[in-house]
Amino acid sequence: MSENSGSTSTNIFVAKLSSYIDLSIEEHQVIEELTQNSMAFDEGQDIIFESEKNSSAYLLQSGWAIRYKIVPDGGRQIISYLLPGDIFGFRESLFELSDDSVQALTPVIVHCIPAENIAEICDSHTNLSLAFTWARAREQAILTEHIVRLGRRNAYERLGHLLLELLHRLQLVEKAGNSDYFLPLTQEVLADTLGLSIVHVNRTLRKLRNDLMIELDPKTRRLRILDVDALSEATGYDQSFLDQNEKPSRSPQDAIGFEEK
Amino acid sequence: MSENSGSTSTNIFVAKLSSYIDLSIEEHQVIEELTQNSMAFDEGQDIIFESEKNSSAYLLQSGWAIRYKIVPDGGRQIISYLLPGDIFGFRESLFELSDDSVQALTPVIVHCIPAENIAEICDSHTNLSLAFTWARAREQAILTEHIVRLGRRNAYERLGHLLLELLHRLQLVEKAGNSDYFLPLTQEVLADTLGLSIVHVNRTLRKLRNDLMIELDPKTRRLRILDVDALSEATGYDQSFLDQNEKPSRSPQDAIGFEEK
DNA sequence: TATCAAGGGTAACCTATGTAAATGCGCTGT
DNA sequence: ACAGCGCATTTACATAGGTTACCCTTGATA
Repeated sequence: MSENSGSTSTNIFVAKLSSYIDLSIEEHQVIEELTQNSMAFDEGQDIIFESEKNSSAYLLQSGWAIRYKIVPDGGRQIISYLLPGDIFGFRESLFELSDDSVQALTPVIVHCIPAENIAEICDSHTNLSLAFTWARAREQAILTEHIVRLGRRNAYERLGHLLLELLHRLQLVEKAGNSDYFLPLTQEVLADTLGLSIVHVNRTLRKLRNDLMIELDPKTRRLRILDVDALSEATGYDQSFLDQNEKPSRSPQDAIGFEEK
Repeated sequence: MSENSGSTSTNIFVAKLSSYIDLSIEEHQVIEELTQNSMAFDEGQDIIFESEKNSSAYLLQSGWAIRYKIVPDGGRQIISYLLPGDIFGFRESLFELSDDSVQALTPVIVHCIPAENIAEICDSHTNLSLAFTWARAREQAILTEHIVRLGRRNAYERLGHLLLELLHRLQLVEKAGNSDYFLPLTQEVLADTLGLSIVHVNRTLRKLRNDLMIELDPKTRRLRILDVDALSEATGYDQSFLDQNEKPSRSPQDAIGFEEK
């Protein structure tokens, strides 16, 4: 872990938020300031270990990370993926609830917003508060989908469904092409995500390849989904749970989104 | 669904919150007011159907409900249980994310807090805002545990683990004895929660009975866990994810819970 | 009293997925 | 060039859990 100064002019968070909220110039600046200090982690390093009673928020600038939990028998369950542009960690919970950890899957750069600053930022900038709210709601939607995936789908559907979700999420931050992206996951990671064994992930991946659903180059780790519609159909994938349609106006009432049906 | 006037003097929400937050007298009163209007639902009725773009919050006064999702092939996955004292629905998401539904499992009484009132209440009453924050964090911890349960445990462990979680959550609101409670769930509901078939739930339940882990009277629907420690051990249950230890002071800084290690 | 539906229980059989073990390939370090 | 490691791949075999089908009890309704 080292200190850097991040100075990208086209900020990924500004870009992401702007797609659904009209940010004021001042809010732009706040975000730019927040992302000045960055921390780098190497592949395999823990960013947060068992929650550490740390309720700071983190902005993931680049790289992939996972939130995971270890079970008594030593197994690992991956709870969720953190991709560029994601906010995480802001438990805001004063209590020690879940004790999960966050680990870098690739080299990663994050910006930390100390817990004591969060309340202040939210109070003074409606739209940034909205951003947190939205991030939480989105995270919950993703967790919900993961539960459905684990509870009600077979291996083939689980894998295809996950690959589609990742494609879709990466596209939202311009990290994926029309149907392909860089997938830095070993089969072991996939297994720990989907509640399967490594061997069965391998089998299922082969089947997806044989069915001409995907192409995966083990060298470059580039994944291509050959027929998004067919795979969506086959795995029951419905991308609407990630959609974020309308740009709401900036007035608080409308922001709650109650009036208009 | 009918309108009633709820007028319990010992309010379940006051009781629940008081156990970990020092409420002001004024806050007591706000809660009492919020819980004046109540709505009743019968077993099987939908309380929220596919999110309905409704971001109101609901307080569950009495009864059991489930949050669930239907998959394309007609199957149902139950995402979470809502028990007396729980807050739900406050998506606060202006976007249509997850489209899950909430349904009453028993006759249920809820109090509704319209979306347009939530912001106002949170602004003027720090501790009530805290209550929402806490409810969200808790819900996420429960979802996380559910993911681990589905991904990394076998049928026996899943069932035992769930029964322990319910015991624990009910105890927190005085709805369970030391080791027994009223369990209004059919085997079908259990199956849809745990990603199992009905038949296998039946088999597994029998096994738990044979192992003298539980007693379940199908007439009264009373469940007794005969040896909580043994069952916890056998199913990898660790109740800490639900614990809510210290009463934080009421000042905002402390509320974030950052300073004290 | 007869009927019906919902839920629990059980048995026979089938299959998706797990486990164990061995092979190969492509890195990295020496 | 070689050893060694991480990861993907494949085969053979074992088993947890799914499917189908049927019966029983109970309680509601006619």
